[in-house]
Amino acid sequence: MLELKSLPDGCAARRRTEACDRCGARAYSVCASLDESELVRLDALAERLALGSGQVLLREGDPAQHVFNVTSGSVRVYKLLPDGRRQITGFLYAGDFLGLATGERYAFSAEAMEPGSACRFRKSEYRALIQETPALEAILLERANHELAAAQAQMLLLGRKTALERVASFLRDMTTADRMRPAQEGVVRLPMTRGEMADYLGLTIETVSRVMTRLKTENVIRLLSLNELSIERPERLSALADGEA
Amino acid sequence: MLELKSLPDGCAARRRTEACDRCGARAYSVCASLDESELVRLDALAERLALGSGQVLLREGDPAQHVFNVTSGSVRVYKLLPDGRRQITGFLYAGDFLGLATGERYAFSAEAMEPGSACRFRKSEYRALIQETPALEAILLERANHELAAAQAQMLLLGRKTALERVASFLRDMTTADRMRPAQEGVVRLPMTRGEMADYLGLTIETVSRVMTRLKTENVIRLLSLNELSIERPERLSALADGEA
DNA sequence: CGCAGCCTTGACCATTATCAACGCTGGTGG
DNA sequence: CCACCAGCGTTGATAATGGTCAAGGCTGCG
Repeated sequence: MLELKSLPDGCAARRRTEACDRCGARAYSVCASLDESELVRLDALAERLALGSGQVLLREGDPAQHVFNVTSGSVRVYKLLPDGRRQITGFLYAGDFLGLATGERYAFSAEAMEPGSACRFRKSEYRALIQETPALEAILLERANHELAAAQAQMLLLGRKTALERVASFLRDMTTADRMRPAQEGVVRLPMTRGEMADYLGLTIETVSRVMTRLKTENVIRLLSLNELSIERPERLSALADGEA
Repeated sequence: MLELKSLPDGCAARRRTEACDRCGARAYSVCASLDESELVRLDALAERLALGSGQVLLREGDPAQHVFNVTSGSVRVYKLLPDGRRQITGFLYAGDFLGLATGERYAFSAEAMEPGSACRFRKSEYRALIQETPALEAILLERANHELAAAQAQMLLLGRKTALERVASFLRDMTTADRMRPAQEGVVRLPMTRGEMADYLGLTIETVSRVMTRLKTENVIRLLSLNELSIERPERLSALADGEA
């Protein structure tokens, strides 16, 4: 790796891309912001994981020893109440970070929703690398603030939107969520079940199902399969999402 | 300011504390992490604001030109739907930052809830300072991740808790929220109205009122005045907050 | 082909919102 | 100094949204 700089340009570029891919740097758009040696060090810390469907990445209350980066597939992040009620706080896709929050223990659980892969870093090593890499720290700060804005939008949804508005908001947001696997125009892939949608939107399975049926009846959406739909009237969907109808 | 280092120790310490106070550095616990020259530069960028009750600090959609730090009083942060429904996403107290999220425009509005004060920094200058001050960046990243964890807890509350559980959670959290003005043991100050509590908890004023009455009747809390109450049975309150009853 | 898991639909119910009236409190002006 | 008023909070009656319970249908896999 050390002679990387001295290789012909094309080769360096290729090696660079490989390094990005291996540790997930490309997926999380860090690639462009870091120089060669920083990428190599990041890569050296990465431990690759293959994820089965439903596999647990981390559990609320466990000692927070690792930081993850999703490199393919999708992941659900959630919190539970003692009686089993579940709130999914977010879905992660290729490129998303997980477990960055400081603290002794994880404040949430995370499981793969479909087969995929992730990178794992020991938190202590990762933090040391961050210390020495201001560019990485800046990226993480940017990400954290972006997530915070998304969390606020979700609070508005959970606290003040009707069931119809919630589902419409969710479907609208899904058109842009899965950054690494952009479906064709107007087509949305839903890697989660109705139950997961419900637990994300603060509703029950039945209510989600009823609202989907209604949107279908009103020709706002069309179901291609259970997990794929096309948005027939995007402007109408957006109006519903913002409570303008 | 430049000769600060050469002053006798006692004097430097005093000057340091003053600088902390002026720009809010002491309030946000940044004081201890920055060295003298960094504090002086932070202070030089700060513009002090006096806040009247209800005064608007920033409005959703406005160009995001400033970063704020609350130095006294309390602030509500909220998002609105077109028809006026409001979700308060957080309450800020002395020491809290506001407006750090990157982006062209603010994604939320913020208003003072009572007379107080704040510091304002031009975002461009602030970002430049951050770039040169890794310690400051680390603090902000830490804060952002902490806020993110709080936001996830609030999503669980809004999506899955009953009215009783929400109010109990809120009162429990309030015992530790206002860092700069810790009330005496078991006494909670509520700088917000019932309407603001309702908009924070995703309920109506009436429901909040009814639940408070119920908690009062069951001797879990005791109202000292409209804006101050004592928690008589903290363990019971906590059990209710987590849905263990 | 049959079963398991997920989804949909229907009937009924409960929690919380809505609408309405009344009470308290603090500030102001007669 | 007292009375009135405005704003906020409480309480009650009723309504509606979404939850619960139950039954049946689809689909993919063994």
